[in-house]
Amino acid sequence: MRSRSEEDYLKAIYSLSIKGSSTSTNEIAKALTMKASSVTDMLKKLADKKWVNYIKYKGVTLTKEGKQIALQIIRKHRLWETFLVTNLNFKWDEVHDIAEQLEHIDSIELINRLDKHLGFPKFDPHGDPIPDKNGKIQDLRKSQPLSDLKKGDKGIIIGVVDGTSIFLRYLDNEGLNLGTEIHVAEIFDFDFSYKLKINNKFLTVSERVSKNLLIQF
Amino acid sequence: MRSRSEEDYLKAIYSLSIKGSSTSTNEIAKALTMKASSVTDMLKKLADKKWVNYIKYKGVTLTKEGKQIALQIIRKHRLWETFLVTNLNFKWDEVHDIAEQLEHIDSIELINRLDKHLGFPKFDPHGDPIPDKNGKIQDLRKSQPLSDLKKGDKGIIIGVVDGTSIFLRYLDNEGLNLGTEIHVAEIFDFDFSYKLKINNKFLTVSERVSKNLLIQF
DNA sequence: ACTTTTTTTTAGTCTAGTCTAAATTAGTTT
DNA sequence: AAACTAATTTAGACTAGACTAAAAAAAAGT
Ligand SMILES: [Mn+2]
Ligand SMILES: [Mn+2]
Ligand SMILES: [Mn+2]
Ligand SMILES: [Mn+2]
Repeated sequence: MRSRSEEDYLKAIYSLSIKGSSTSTNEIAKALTMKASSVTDMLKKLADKKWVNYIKYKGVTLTKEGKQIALQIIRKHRLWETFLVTNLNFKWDEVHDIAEQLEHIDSIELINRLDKHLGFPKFDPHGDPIPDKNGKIQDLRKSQPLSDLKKGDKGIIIGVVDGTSIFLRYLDNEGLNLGTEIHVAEIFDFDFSYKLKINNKFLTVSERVSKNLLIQF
Repeated sequence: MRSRSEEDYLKAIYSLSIKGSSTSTNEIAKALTMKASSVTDMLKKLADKKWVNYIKYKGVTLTKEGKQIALQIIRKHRLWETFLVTNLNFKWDEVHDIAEQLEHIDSIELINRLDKHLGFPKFDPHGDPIPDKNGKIQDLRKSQPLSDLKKGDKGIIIGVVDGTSIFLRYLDNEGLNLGTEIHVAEIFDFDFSYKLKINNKFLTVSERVSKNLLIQF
């Protein structure tokens, strides 16, 4: 059996490994708001269970099995988020903490039935792809941050980089939802803010925002 | 915050206290399949938190607050069971273990929305009443075990005493579902088995079964 | 190449929650 | 009332998962 702690570590290592294969003790500690010494302890335990490849001072990677577990936890997290938003009418900024708990419920049957109940969704409320029961993520969509677009470019919002509720509420407030089509009307050299045209209305967003909005291309 | 363990203890004490106000260390140990010494330790902790009244060697009762917590856990357990059966098509004998985990998810908003989503059900799949958000159980139905009925009595099955999956599957198999109307055609003195008439068909059940089937009156 | 800084690990401590074995208290029987 | 038995508590130990402080290794700066 796996503890909640172990699962959270594996998930963190997976997420951190997406850019750059190996992950450092400090990065994991930061991601989980723990001390580096606690992480070292856990890495040894995870290595004993063959879920990570760990070499002292050299960082850590997931084994095939560890990666598979991480993907199952992420699958559960995203399916539960989808359930909360589509069936229980939560807003997309309210679901993360609850899913953080629900993702540890231990029942494969439960999650497969939930998946079916939801109609086998491919993306969660934040636009993140949901792994299937075999851990496959087949997100064929390509995206780039808004900050990579040039004046005159068009695109559709399909995701966010920063998933904090404060950012998500800002987006709600400004009408920047997933699926919204945007058109880059102007980029101000001065502060790299973006003037967008959305349904014939204009909206200016900061550089910070432009880096956290993912646009399909 | 409350741990999963603490919640399971409070729930067990509540259930055991239904018949006879005070509960013994040994009873709790048996209910949770733990050792009596572990129970003693936990009772001290629960007493420190003012959730139980505990006097050495004298048994334990829930405080008002402890009872309220227990009722909230039971509410969550029964609502989740209802969700699993009515929305995810689980059978009534498959849901207990999953609900045993889900009942510890910490979010009042979640459970209230789930309640609403399910249409504020009053009973769970096993016929047990679901406490409302204030912990009130208003089960006006009166029931008695089938074993209390006499020859010629009629009634409707509204619950079970024993909720183990083996018993529940037996009931499924014999068509003894909640809501089924039964008629006591015969009681055999020999072994106290009951011959029932159900939709003009006859079915004989053992004394053991008769003690675990609750009939409305 | 040596020094300083940063990262990582080790050593030792703490708490929650469990256990076994021994001691104590309560209840029952003679 | 004493003796036995059953229930309960205490004492001591263990594990998981966290922490702090100190030591060691790696990386960066001169
Ligand atoms: Mn989590
Ligand atoms: Mn998400
Ligand atoms: Mn439980
Ligand atoms: Mn039930």
